[in-house]
Amino acid sequence: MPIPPPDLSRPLRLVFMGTPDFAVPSLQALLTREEEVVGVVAQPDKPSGRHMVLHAPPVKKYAFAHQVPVFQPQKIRAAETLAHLRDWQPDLIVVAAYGKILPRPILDLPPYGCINVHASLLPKYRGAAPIQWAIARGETHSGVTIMKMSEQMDAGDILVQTQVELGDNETGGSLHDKLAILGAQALGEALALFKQGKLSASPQNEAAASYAPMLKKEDGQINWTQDAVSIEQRVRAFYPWPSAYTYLAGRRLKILGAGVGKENVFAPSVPVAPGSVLGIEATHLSIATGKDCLHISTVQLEGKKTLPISEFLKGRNIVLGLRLGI
RNA sequence: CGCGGGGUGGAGCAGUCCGGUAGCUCGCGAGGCUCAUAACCUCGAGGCCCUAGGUUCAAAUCCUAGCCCCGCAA
Repeated sequence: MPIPPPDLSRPLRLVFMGTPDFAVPSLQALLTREEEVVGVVAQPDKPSGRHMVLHAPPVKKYAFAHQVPVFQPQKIRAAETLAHLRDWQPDLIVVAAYGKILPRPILDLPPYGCINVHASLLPKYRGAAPIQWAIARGETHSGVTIMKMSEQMDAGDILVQTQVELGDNETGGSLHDKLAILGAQALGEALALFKQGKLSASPQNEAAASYAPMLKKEDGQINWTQDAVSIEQRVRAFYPWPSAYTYLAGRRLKILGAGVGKENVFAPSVPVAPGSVLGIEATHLSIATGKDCLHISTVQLEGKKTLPISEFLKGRNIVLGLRLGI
């Protein structure tokens, strides 16, 4: 259904809520428009990095650099948080990867509600890690959706949606960067349409909804009984974080680059345990899986640097038949 | 002081516990073999063993301090 345009006699008062890198281009897009960004909400600084030093989230840094007031509530549901937002008197709140579920009072606060930038083609891949799961599950397309926020996670009416084709070498990192930009563009488009009175909202098809749960590090552990195609998809999806990994003699080995080998290098009559080294080549290590084999091309052993397999093999005694994953 | 691994010719590693001529797999150079080769053989060059102190007749190795790289965790 069409959404009536706002009062055009003044710029919109906007509050932006976001935390990580993904949200930065969207904030940037808002700042380059004529609207007035009266405040930015980001998650609190957290200890991170190798020495657990307190670090500001990227959105906070960006907002600081552009002289926009930043608010970092400890509790999104606290009364003071709502009061603070109310003081800013936003016409509309724009959310991009903020990282917390917004409670009803906040959703109802701005006259025009809250809109969200989501990195999937909703209703598919609702949830925290839509970018990575789209690749891990072998989708041919992904995209971004600008939606009106509702209490149910990522279930609000769709305002603008942009699709993108996934490349054969698409990784979680590359798609993240693309969709961050695309999301910012779609956001700008949505705002422009809104001001022209041409924005319309269409409900999501609940029957087609699917979910992309938050990534856990264990999601990266390779199950060698899976088929090589699926494993390769995970290698790409989880690059650069949390990375697909296996074990080499008890030490964690990240698989950062791989391909699928269709060759049948062993006799079908001789069963080879998934995870076994089937071939040692100049450009890759061929590993048995549930179906076909995985050609590992780039690895990183825990504590060591990322290396192409050719370099990795020079200092190590990798033999045919060696089992990975144990 | 969050936990842990590491810095050794151009690359990747061993040697460090138990001080005593610095080694392996490659790469590089020259030559040979071959119809041919990212194949094979021979020879060769290339190292302030991260830095600064200390211990010792003697330190890559032991002690102290520092710098840098990386994994976990977040």
